[in-house]
Amino acid sequence: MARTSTLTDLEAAALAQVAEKGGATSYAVARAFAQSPAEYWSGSAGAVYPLMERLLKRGWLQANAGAQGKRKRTQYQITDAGRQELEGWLGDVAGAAGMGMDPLRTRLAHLGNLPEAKRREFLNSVRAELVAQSAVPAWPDDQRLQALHASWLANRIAWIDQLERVL
Amino acid sequence: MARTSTLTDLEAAALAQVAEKGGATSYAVARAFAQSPAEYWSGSAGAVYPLMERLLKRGWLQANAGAQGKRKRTQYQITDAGRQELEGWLGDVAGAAGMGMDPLRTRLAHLGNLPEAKRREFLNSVRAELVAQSAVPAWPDDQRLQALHASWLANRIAWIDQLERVL
DNA sequence: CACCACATGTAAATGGTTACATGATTCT
DNA sequence: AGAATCATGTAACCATTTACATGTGGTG
Repeated sequence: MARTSTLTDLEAAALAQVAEKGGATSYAVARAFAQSPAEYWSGSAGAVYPLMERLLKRGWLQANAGAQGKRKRTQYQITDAGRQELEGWLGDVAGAAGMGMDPLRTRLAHLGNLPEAKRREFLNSVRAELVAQSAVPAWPDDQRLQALHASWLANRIAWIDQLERVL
Repeated sequence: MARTSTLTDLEAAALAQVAEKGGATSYAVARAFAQSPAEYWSGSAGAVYPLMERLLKRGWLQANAGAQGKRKRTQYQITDAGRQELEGWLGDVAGAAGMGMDPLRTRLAHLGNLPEAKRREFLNSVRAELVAQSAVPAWPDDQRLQALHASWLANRIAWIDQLERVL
């Protein structure tokens, strides 16, 4: 029942955005990525515009080509097939339980290459940076995402505090 | 003082491997990635062989071309410049405090697209999968990495347990 | 009108991926 | 000797990236 998804995570996130807003343009989707505190995706036009076309061609989005004005202005909406695909991706437990790409964890795995003093300093600095991030609401306009992000940060800080024993 | 690194995370991890083992072939580095439980990098030859060449050309690795037998068999070692570069990457606090790419977090952000019942089921399944992973030592041969990985898993499970309040 | 922010793309480069080819070594 | 496995690559493809080009609508 693995139902391994045919969507990249960026595609899935874009699809989810369209679903949640009940329709969006490529620009709106790109802007949302660009403004998110997650630095992993740039939210560049070069990524998003072709991506939306792909989703359209695969039948997961439909285009209400609202040619308002003279320039093309494509409003996308999710289709039933798209919703199904999205649910498949959301429910992909194996994918969700994967390790992903964690810049802190990757560094911790190789921290032995740093002298003891620098190791401590590094951990202290990262911890301080995370605390600083906690002080600034990342999504002032979305309470759920804000709460999720806050809990992620808090958990990360807790991890660092526990690490002393491991290192 | 940001010292933003010129290394990709894969390059840095490869460099660190060479440093820790006191020298390695491209094959050894690739195999290490392939065997790691982190699924994010495939550890494919197509990634690693060219990568090692890049690091060599930039002066961060040196090649002891032990032409043993008839086929090329290149043993790489880290240079002083490479060590410095690696330390720069390791100490990059801004990078380490970033969000990276977390397949669970990405899904949680869009879990509203799933009906309530499926949401619970999803969380339960992911939690169970993480618990299952905890039972199998991921690095039987490296106690430090094993401990780090175990603490990562434990922390992740704790996060899921706390999420009930957020969702 | 001039300018600037908003919006819609395209082009070239990058750093990965999978799949393939093939040489060398070890096992039966 | 033949087969399996270890090892070293290369080729084609892919989803991104950065940088650029350009149209459009509102504001001084």
